[in-house]
Amino acid sequence: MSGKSDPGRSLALLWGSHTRPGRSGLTVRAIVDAAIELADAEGLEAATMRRVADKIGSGTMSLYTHVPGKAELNDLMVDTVLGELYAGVDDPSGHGGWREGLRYVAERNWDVSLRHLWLLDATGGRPTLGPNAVLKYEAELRVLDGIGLTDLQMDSVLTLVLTHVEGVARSHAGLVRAQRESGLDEQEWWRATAPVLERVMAGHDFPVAGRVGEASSQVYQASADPAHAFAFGLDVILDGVQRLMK
Amino acid sequence: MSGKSDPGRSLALLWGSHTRPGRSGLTVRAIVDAAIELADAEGLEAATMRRVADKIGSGTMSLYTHVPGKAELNDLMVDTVLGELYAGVDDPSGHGGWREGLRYVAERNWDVSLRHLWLLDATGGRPTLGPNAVLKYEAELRVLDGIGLTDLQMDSVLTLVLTHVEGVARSHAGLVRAQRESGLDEQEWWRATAPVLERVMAGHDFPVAGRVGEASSQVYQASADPAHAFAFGLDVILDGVQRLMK
DNA sequence: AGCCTGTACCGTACGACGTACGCCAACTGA
DNA sequence: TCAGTTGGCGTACGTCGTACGGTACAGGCT
Repeated sequence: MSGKSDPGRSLALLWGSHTRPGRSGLTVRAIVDAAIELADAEGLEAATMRRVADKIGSGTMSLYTHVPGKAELNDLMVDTVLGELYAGVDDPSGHGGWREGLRYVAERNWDVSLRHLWLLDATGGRPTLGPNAVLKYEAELRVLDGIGLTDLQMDSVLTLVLTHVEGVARSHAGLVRAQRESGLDEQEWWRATAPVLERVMAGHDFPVAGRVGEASSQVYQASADPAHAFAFGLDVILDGVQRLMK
Repeated sequence: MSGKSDPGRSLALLWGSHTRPGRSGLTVRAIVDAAIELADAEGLEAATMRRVADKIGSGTMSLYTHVPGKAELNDLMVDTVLGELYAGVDDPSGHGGWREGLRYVAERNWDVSLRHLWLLDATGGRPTLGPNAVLKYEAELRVLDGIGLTDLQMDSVLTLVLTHVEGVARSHAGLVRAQRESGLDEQEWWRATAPVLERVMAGHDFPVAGRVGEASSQVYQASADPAHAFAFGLDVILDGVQRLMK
């Protein structure tokens, strides 16, 4: 979701000062903060140019004086929120060995994704490469530096862990959104769905799916449990990474 | 992205006949196929109600006779495309042991995601539970049945593998979309970005990120290589799963 | 002090989107 | 034959991002 066509323009905005006010006191920082607040409260689709402008008391089109367009505003929102991740560039690598470090990285990314459910909707496409994104990359790589992996392996392992976290976090965000939009929580939805599904599946035979689905939905009380998937997958992945090491 | 509020209605549509024509020959099947063609060619956002209707030569609002709304059309598109995955319910489990079977499952899911880059944009939220989705679940679980895992572990392992594939496929789809929208391919984009990034990062010091990023982008000729991430991650995950088995 | 020019601000308008509503015409059953 | 039902669809509403052009303020010049 990087800027539509001018990487230079986007990068300059990302790395520039966001606090220099215009005639009416309007700053990039204020615009981005307002957009983040809206997205936190009502989802990314609530952070429209009109609503952001209303929130800070300016005309809609005034935003375009400070930000080239919606795509660049999204990039700014993302980079801003990535700043919440770590206390410093040595934060993750100061938590023990690579295993504890990777776990810490995964948990911090998971936390931020839960706090800002819109985050993963705003990424995808080319990476954002703002200051906080670059710092994140450096901080996370330091966990894997000097433990006997090649540079390529370091990048691959980190990507694997982050991909896992992103996947389960997206799944979690999807369920929360579905609940908000339908007004039905997970249990209510399943109670409404299960009997219809049973009726419609009559005649077909899905023995393993029936048994396993039953067991899972009994335990999770839901159609899926992202928190469990996060923990289970992370353990398996860390075990697999161990084998690369020796 | 399940139907907005009536699970029963959505399920009935998903499992019903899609070939019963109305007065003008319009069928659900034709609507869904047209939408899929548009999304394949130009992305999910091109599959609007107006354009789908134009494509099949009907009025826009006629679609609503056969489909309750956009969300349900998306569900139908997803379930239809999931039908491409396997030749039959015993296809994946007929490919050797659990390891080969899981690999086959991952590769088929990866293939379908590449063929329909919009697929992952159309999922998320509660699962779709159409006939092909249920058949997929059964077929994939059979790979893991009877090898000493609990029902919960079977579900967790499958979810882990599918989450990984989904993550890397989404990353790939994002890059393709970015290329289409910006008109710049990966190399051109990096050539335009790198010097600006270097200038803007002057003064900061990111030694590990610099070294690893350099190495990776040299090898991949891009900011990321989803195909490599797919293969690398799958190997690590399968190794990790092995340890559950012992 | 007066003016000039660049630019911050923003009102209006355009072409997209999903879809509610209501009309018409073609079928169906009596 | 006629009434009732239902498929098809034209129009219109409220949303979106943003192009365009006008207004008015700030800072640098004489």
